[in-house]
Amino acid sequence: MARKQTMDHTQLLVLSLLAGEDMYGYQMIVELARRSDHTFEMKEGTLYPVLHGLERSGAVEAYEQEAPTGRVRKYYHLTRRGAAFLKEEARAWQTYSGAVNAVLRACPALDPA
Amino acid sequence: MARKQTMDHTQLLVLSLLAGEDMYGYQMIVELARRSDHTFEMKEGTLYPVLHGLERSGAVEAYEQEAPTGRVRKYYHLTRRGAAFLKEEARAWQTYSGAVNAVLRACPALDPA
DNA sequence: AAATTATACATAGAACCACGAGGTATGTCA
DNA sequence: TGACATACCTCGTGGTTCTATGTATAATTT
Repeated sequence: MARKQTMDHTQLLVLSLLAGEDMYGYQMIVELARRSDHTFEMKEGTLYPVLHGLERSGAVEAYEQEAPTGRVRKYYHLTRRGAAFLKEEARAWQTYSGAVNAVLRACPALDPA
Repeated sequence: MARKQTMDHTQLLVLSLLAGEDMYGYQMIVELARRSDHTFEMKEGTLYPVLHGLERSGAVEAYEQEAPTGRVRKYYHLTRRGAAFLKEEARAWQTYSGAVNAVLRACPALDPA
């Protein structure tokens, strides 16, 4: 009966992070954890394939930039195409979560929760 | 870029349907579609394996009952154990959807949506 | 100075989950 | 009698995320 918190809607979250500013992978993981109050602890094994996929589909563009520390980081930038995709995904999330909530509201056992 | 509406959180939805009354499989599909304004059109290939899993884990119990038409239907009943599981899942959904919304709120590009 | 931790990127394999496609069968209506 | 809605079920596939692992550098601790 153990509950495993799967991410899902990963693309939506990743794109929404990049809507504010360009970020590099590691930063996105830390930021996502912070903004979600540590509900989401995305793994590298999840993030990087997603980023590469978004890059292939033209939603993001990557460029390298040296950090003050001397390390080279790979930043990702949201393209116009990616911004449009983000809006789509956000709308889909509204629909999806709204539908779940509607079903739950029809369930008497959960009101006093 | 096509958006595929995956169900996910299927167990939660199935359990919440059974919290109100006993139902049989086909009925659950119809009810879920109705309550979600047709956002969720669960497939038999999704529902029946889930129901069998819930039965194995003791969250639901099945019994057969003849319909007025003469057909025998398989009804599912939520057990006490299943009700507890439902509460857990509902809380997990609150946490999850709350976290997604928190991340989206931090995203400037989506406010005028 | 050495060891550990945090930073930073990446991939391959395993596991899970929902779906599509298909199968079986009965009741109803034209 | 043919079509359609009802009603149940399973198998194989594909997509998605995780675990595990690998590489490498900077910062911190011992």
